[in-house]
Amino acid sequence: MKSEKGTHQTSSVAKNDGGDVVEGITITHPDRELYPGSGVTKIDIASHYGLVGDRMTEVSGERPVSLLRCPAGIEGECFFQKHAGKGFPGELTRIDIEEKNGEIGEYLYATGPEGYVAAAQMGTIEFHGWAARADRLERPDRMVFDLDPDETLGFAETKQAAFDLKSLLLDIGLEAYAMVTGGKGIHVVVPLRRTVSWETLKSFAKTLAHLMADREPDRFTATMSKDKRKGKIFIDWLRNERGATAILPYSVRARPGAPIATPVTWDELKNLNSAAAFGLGHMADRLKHDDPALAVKPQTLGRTVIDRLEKRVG
DNA sequence: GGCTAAC
DNA sequence: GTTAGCCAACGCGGA
DNA sequence: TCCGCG
Ligand SMILES: [Mn+2]
Ligand SMILES: [Mn+2]
Repeated sequence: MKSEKGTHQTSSVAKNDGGDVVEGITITHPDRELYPGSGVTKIDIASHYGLVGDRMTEVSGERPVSLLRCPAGIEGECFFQKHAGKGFPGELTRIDIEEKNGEIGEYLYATGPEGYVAAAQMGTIEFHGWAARADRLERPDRMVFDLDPDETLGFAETKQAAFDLKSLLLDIGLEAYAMVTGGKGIHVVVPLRRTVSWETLKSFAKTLAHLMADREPDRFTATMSKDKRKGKIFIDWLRNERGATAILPYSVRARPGAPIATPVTWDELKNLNSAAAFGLGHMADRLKHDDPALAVKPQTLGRTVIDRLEKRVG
């Protein structure tokens, strides 16, 4: 998306001495091209997060995040950051989290648009979130299956996998929504009531992924190793672990064209021909409609559902 | 992008 | 004054 | 136990 100054079809951009101001945050080097070729600039990214920030907050809530930062653009050095560290803007809230090794790490989460915009000023492009919210870190609130197609496969096969997974989930009593990730994959997500442990969630997701793979070993695999994935779709269930993250809805991706991870209705998905179908210019319109991610209510990963899965495993 | 430690 | 380094990390599963 | 992986 080209950024003719002042024509962003995004949130309002004001001016001050240091640069442009979005959501009260000064964006330095607003015209720096972060995406050489497609002409997407830093102010485009910051304005995007100003625009979708409320929706992100509605959909994801206050969830610890890892940031993918590319201060010099996507062709420069990019790095992940999950700890707060010095000099990180106060618009992002800090929370102490005990890590597996027993140490305490200071993590970050956004409480509103300013958080996302402030991170964008720091060169953040992508936001990856935990499967739990900050106020109850030991009770995950979603289950995600990350469908990763081998590069020989097309989007049609990935879509079919998403629909098949959706059916299996419905069959055991769970409703899911879909999100195209902006890369090649699709996330199939089940919002959860916060009743179960990480252990229960992980084992459920693992069992279900292996059930899919056992039923159709030519199409699916539930193991990560590269050479078992040839020509297949890897059903990545490992996102359902304490500390693991998945790309957040409405995060921009640090890939050519600045695609955006976008929740879609199952009906919409039928007619899509790419997981990178959405970009900065699509968001204003999408925000006018109900969010597909919010249309699915949190469900209980309880005995009924677990028993039904066990029964199908045999 | 911004902080810190080292020249 | 300038610069180079830092900025995630953990469990899976194959070998 | 080590390594590649996300
Ligand atoms: Mn993926
Ligand atoms: Mn994956």
